[in-house]
Amino acid sequence: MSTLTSTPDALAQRLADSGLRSTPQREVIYDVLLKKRDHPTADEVFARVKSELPTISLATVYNCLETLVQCNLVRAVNFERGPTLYCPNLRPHAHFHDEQTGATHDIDLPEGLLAQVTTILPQGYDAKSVEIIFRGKAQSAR
Amino acid sequence: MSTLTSTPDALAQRLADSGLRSTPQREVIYDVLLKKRDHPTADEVFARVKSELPTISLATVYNCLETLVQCNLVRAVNFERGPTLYCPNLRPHAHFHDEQTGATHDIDLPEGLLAQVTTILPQGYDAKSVEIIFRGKAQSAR
DNA sequence: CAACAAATTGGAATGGTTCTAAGGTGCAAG
DNA sequence: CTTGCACCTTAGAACCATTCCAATTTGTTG
Ligand SMILES: [Mn+2]
Ligand SMILES: [Mn+2]
Ligand SMILES: [Zn+2]
Ligand SMILES: [Zn+2]
Repeated sequence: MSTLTSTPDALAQRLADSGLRSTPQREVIYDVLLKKRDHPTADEVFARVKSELPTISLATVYNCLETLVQCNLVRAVNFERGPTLYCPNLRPHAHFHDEQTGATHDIDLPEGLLAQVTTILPQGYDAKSVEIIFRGKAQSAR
Repeated sequence: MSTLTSTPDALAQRLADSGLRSTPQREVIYDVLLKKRDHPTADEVFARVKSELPTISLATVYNCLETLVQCNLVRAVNFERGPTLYCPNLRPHAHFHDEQTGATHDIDLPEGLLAQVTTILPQGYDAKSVEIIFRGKAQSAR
């Protein structure tokens, strides 16, 4: 099982690996992210999760999302100072931020691109991660 | 005079071009950014500017920085949800965020790299800007 | 100078996120 | 079992960078 697969079942495993418990809140939040693979804010996740867990609190949504990020099941994405977006796509990808619609699109990276981009770093720079963000206009699907 | 040069004198010109006034606040703030070419926050700029303009307000610092960004004399840079950083380097460059020290380093881009990265976009995506962010550890200058 | 627009100012408001303190939950040792 | 204890969730307060607002100041134009 590679680190790139995302299934609801992967969750219990990853949590256990980190010595954390599987809870209804964590499961439902992860399910919600996998079901509609867009880039919701914590508030948006809160709204979607409420139908399943009507008494969940916003603090718990933040806590669980943070846990999922720590377990490497979800990526946190930021544009300028906007609210953090949560992305369950674990493949190496860039983000395209559509300035008209506010939508965020995943752009898969060709094999080797990150390695190549990293070669621009002068000696002495040791990058643990590289992030690529595009901003512009995306053609709407017709 | 290319768009890549940064001189105090360029400011009056750019402001005029946009129908804006040259003010002491705007001049001193721009000078402060050019003098120490790091990536200060608005608060940091506020602190540096106060010695020259003791009565300046933080709101004005925000207003002026925003004006400089609109005039393309300064770039605003964000890491996660941290305070916005202001960068007077107008050459195409990436940012390296040193996670140990919190320092931000400019990484000049080789000719053609942005064009090449942009080729990963599928048809229908029209990027107006590309941003590259590295995170990791940078060797301290010894 | 008068009129008006542009810019600055201090302080209040905003909004996403984090913190805090109080309960709840569930495995584990006895 | 059942008690202990760590983990987790919860509501609401606090935080803090930034924006907004209304009042004043500054500068330009007629
Ligand atoms: Mn947007
Ligand atoms: Mn940092
Ligand atoms: Zn994504
Ligand atoms: Zn820079």
